[in-house]
Amino acid sequence: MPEGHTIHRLAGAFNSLFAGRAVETVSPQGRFIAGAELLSGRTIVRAQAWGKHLFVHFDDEFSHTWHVHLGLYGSWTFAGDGTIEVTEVIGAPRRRVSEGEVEIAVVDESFPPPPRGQVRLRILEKHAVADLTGPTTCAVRTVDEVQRVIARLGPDPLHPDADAECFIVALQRRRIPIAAALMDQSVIAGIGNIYRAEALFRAGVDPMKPSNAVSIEDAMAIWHDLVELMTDGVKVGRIITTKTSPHHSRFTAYLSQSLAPTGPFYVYQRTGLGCEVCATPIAMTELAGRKLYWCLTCQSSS
DNA sequence: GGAAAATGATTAT
DNA sequence: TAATCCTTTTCCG
Repeated sequence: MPEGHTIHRLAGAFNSLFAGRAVETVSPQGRFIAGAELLSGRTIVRAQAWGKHLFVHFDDEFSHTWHVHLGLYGSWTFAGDGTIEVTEVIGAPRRRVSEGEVEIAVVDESFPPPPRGQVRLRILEKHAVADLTGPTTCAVRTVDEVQRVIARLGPDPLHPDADAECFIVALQRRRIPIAAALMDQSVIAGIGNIYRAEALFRAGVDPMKPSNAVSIEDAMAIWHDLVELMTDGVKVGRIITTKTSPHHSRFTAYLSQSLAPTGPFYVYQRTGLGCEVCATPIAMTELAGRKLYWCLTCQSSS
């Protein structure tokens, strides 16, 4: 269950573990046998993230780029034989990667460990394994196809050279609620249900406000806040939005005298609980099939 | 042991 | 708006 930060973290893990190495690939589950055969024995050149899409470029990458989208519940499990040096945590038993945690576990039993669950693709290298389960997209692409996928995506706050203007313009072109616009990957890539709710709260913006009615200042504030939040998300491997203070002036009085919230979120999955800022019960509604959380007081229009 | 939910997105009606 | 795909985990009886 990933948002953009998870995928960027994943790309980093792939680059440090597999870049420049030949790998064997198999589909234990049997649903990606053709793809696994196409990739097996090839060298991984590099991995790249754009929004929630992961691209692993195999040699040769003109026709062999592996495209993965985790969807709502895709996940990765990594395991190492204990001999490799990685910057990631090396810890306890091998465990499932869900909330962006990329951990290399030292396996005391055998290496490689048997695949657990419905493993669509296993990538095997001498000292490390990566197992993929439950992806919504898992396909081998040509360069052209990769370009077509990327062309449909808006700027990604995690890219150093991302075009914030592009995001602003896209917002001004729609009148759907800003909360819906933030989930549109062609407007901004990598935002999911948590980041959108939290960013809107931190900016003090009413989620139902039409996208094109949000001020440029607020839109820019949201962009820059997302750059910060997501960069931190990549670093720590999970989303925490309560560690730093919202910049919105609405919160100033509160911030000078209060304690930091204990949970990781201000509004996400906090329906009915008191707002950390004003104690108003957090509201929840369904918007385009996803749950939307917000504070009626802190995020009221006008 | 079964239902529901989950950090998603596309396709059909 | 609804149905659909993909899978695991959590909660409830």
